[in-house]
Amino acid sequence: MKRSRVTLADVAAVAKVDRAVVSRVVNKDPTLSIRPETRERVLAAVEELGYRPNVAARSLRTSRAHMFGLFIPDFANPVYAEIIKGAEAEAASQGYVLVTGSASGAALGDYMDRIGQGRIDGLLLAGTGDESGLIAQLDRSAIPWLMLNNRSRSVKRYVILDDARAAALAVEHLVRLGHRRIAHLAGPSRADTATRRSAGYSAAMREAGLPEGPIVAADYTPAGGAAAMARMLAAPERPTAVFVANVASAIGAMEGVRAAGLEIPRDVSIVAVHDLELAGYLNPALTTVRMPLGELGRRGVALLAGLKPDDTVAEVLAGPIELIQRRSTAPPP
Amino acid sequence: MKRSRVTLADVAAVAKVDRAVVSRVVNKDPTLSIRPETRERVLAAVEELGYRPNVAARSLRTSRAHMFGLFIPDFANPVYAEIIKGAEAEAASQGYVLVTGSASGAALGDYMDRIGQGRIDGLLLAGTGDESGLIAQLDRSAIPWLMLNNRSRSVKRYVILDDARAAALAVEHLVRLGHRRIAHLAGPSRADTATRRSAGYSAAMREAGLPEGPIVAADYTPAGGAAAMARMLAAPERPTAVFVANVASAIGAMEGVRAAGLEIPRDVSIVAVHDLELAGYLNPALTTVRMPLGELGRRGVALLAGLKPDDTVAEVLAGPIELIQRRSTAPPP
DNA sequence: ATGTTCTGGTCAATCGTTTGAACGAAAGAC
DNA sequence: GTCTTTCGTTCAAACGATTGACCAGAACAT
Repeated sequence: MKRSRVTLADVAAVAKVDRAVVSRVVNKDPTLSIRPETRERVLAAVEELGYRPNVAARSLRTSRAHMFGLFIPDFANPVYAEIIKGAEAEAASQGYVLVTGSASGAALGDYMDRIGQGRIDGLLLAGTGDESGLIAQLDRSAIPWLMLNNRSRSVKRYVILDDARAAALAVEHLVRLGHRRIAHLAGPSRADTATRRSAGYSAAMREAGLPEGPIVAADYTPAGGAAAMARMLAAPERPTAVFVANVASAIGAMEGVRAAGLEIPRDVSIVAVHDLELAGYLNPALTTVRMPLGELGRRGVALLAGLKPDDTVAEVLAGPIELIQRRSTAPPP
Repeated sequence: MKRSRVTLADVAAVAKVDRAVVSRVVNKDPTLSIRPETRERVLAAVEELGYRPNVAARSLRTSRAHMFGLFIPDFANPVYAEIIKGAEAEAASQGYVLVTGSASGAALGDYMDRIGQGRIDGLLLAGTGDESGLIAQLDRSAIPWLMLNNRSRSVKRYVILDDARAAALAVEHLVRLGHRRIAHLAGPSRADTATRRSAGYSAAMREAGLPEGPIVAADYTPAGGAAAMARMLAAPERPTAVFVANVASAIGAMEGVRAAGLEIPRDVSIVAVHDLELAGYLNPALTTVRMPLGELGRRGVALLAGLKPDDTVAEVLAGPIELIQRRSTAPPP
């Protein structure tokens, strides 16, 4: 039984009050003074008719949509799943709906056009951003936005994690095991996280008094990791351990090690950034650095909720970063 | 420079025409007859001011939001990533925005309340549905909806894949390799896909004249798969091959085999449903059955776009289902 | 008795777009 | 020259909710 939609007026008629009263009751307007008996009548009518406010009308009037957008480059990357979950939870607790979309580059602009004006109250951009064009578009659109895990060259509007510290944790772990030739399988140079992790690697190596091993960049994908590892192992002086910038590329990197006829961790130790359930089930189980990705999503939404279009935000999220030791790291041969 | 929002009236003023003309030009109304010169003037004004229609006003008037919803149980399951991608692409090509949310059980109802009335034009429900309550809610809400990869007991509104055929492909592959004791690591019994794959397994075994090996159910997660495999290998008559209902549980199942001191594929062959890039990078690389998940998402949106609230849909998507042979299957010992 | 404050509401304008209807001017029919 | 069409455009009424302003009656103070 599909009843035609119920409006404020319908409820008002049943409850025998003005629409205004219904609206104020539904929204718990504190300035409303009302007899308890009347309020009951209104709530009963709402219940009886199954009234749900029409979002379009409401947001036309209030110019707030109670919806946030989140863009990620690719749903297939499970790292984003955690960010999404955190963001969704926080949005829900603030009464917002989160719309997550995947798009990058030019497609982002199209997406924004389809989103249109007034549909979302704020935007989160996660992941590698080829943003130049989009940011200009956003700045004219009067909606607050924020980059997640990524910084914009032009504007201070971001929340990031302490990637340098994550890298240090990984490198220190390898050093403690006795490794001295520690290579770095970095992320794509356009990704801000990659730069920060590489910087962290360099700093930690310097700190330990070790020379930087070979550094090879790769996309955050298994295929990228495999190819990069192949190149890395072809070099004359083979590393005994590799710090991989991302778990997805690490999965490929592990295959790259096997393809070279070597064994993990006997010949080469591997440690990667980002923990996933999956990491524990790889063969061998992958040692990782866990980052508070869910918290990142949460915090992004929380900030967005209180952000003015012109505010600046530059936050390094202080959350637990810890090494999860599994079986892919061991002392050098 | 954040300009306050631009409305039709602003554009109309600049172009020196009525708002109605601007609206009709923007929407390419075919009933409008207009001097080319005037149209030019309007388009120029739109461009100059950067006008974007206000979605709230538009959908209040037209009662269409140009937005679809898609619910999945969990973003962490990469199988859904493909469905989302397909659905998003199709939605985009029809000028719709897709809002993907994860929620299950009671949370789904809350989510629907936050979505409100009039925000979305249709809803796709993917994955294991504990839906009883939600479906009642949906049926009163006058919005068309559809289940993806999953059937509802009560209403004929679904698109599914040919899971029986996928199971048959997997089993036939094992039979061809010479296996006779083929076990089945099934999905959770509440999942419709699990039931269909199990049925396909049984039929294929009967077809091959083989007795059904042990059947153990597990959640579609690595942890579930590992536990189930442990139980399965504890049985007296060990299978030489296992057909796993889902790639996520297969990852755990592989670890379960190793934990039992056995080797894949020497002692046990493994084949699972759903291909992922990841599967090729496991150790050993996992043999899978590829299903057209992207197509499923695509088709779901396409159907939704032309669906009336009361239409019924019951479609088994005919798409390419193929076995991807890798290294986790081999002849029995 | 008169003025003031409070209680419990009602009125009506407004948000920005869409769209059926109307309308003045020009063109064509007879 | 008048009548009907057609063209190009304008008018104005919705859509459904929000919210500042207003108001009738009761209660209270002086």
